[in-house]
Amino acid sequence: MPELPEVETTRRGLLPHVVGHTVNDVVVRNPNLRWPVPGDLRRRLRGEKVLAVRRRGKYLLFDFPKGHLLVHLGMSGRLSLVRDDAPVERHDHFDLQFGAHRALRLTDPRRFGAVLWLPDPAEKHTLLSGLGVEPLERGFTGLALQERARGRSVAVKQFLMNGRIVTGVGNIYANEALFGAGIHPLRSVSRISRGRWDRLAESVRATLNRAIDAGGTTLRDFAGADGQLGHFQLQCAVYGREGKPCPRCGAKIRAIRQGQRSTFFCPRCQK
DNA sequence: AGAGGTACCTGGCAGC
DNA sequence: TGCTGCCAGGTACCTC
Repeated sequence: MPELPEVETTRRGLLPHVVGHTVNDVVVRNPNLRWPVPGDLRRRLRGEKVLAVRRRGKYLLFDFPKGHLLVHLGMSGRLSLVRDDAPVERHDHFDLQFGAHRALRLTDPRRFGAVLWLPDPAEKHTLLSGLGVEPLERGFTGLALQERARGRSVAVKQFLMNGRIVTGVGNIYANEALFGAGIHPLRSVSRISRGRWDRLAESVRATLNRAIDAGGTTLRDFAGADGQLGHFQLQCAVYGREGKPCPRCGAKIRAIRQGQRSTFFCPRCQK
């Protein structure tokens, strides 16, 4: 159930176990993910060394000398480090095997995830070329958001969740960041002042960083006995808390639907 | 070009 | 207990 902080936590946890290591073998048990897993991955990757693991939005990129392995966790995906002879469960679709009996395993019950091969340069690939600004990088400012909002009228929550505008902000963090900024999720982006754009950018950044910091505590377990990366619990102020008291003012949190997704907000704090 | 809806897939849970 | 329907943290792609 990965949003950006979980993808980033996964990336950091993987780094020491994967970067600089050579792929011994590739196992595709079920190629039917969001798109078919390419059939030539084994040929491409055997004997190749992982140079780096990067993140773009929620996409993970494993850099190899001759190209890039793109991994997306979709809605239900998880990467874990396991022994290469670990028992295989129903939804273990893909393994990248390294030496010392280690394997990086993709588990994804809903199969909305993806494993693709991207030739150089990865950034030109259609999945990456249209992505919006990275919320944890310098270019992510109130001004940048305001400029991207020009000529639009969508509700600010849907704007935040649009990957071509901002990449990596999913439903939970859109809800939480808007609460942090005191902005109503239904507010049109054409009706947000400069100061509030600044506050929103800062709130998105703070919310994501807090979740990443919380995730750091689970990193220790990353290569643990079962190799599973635990889901860290973000302390949600509004998400999933319909009818419960707002942590700031005590008013009842409300839930609505926006574009087929659940939206939660405090009707008193968010205007 | 922007906005909105649909599709992909499995599992968990509430309600009957 | 077993069925049905709904919901779930993503996002590309389609139409209007």
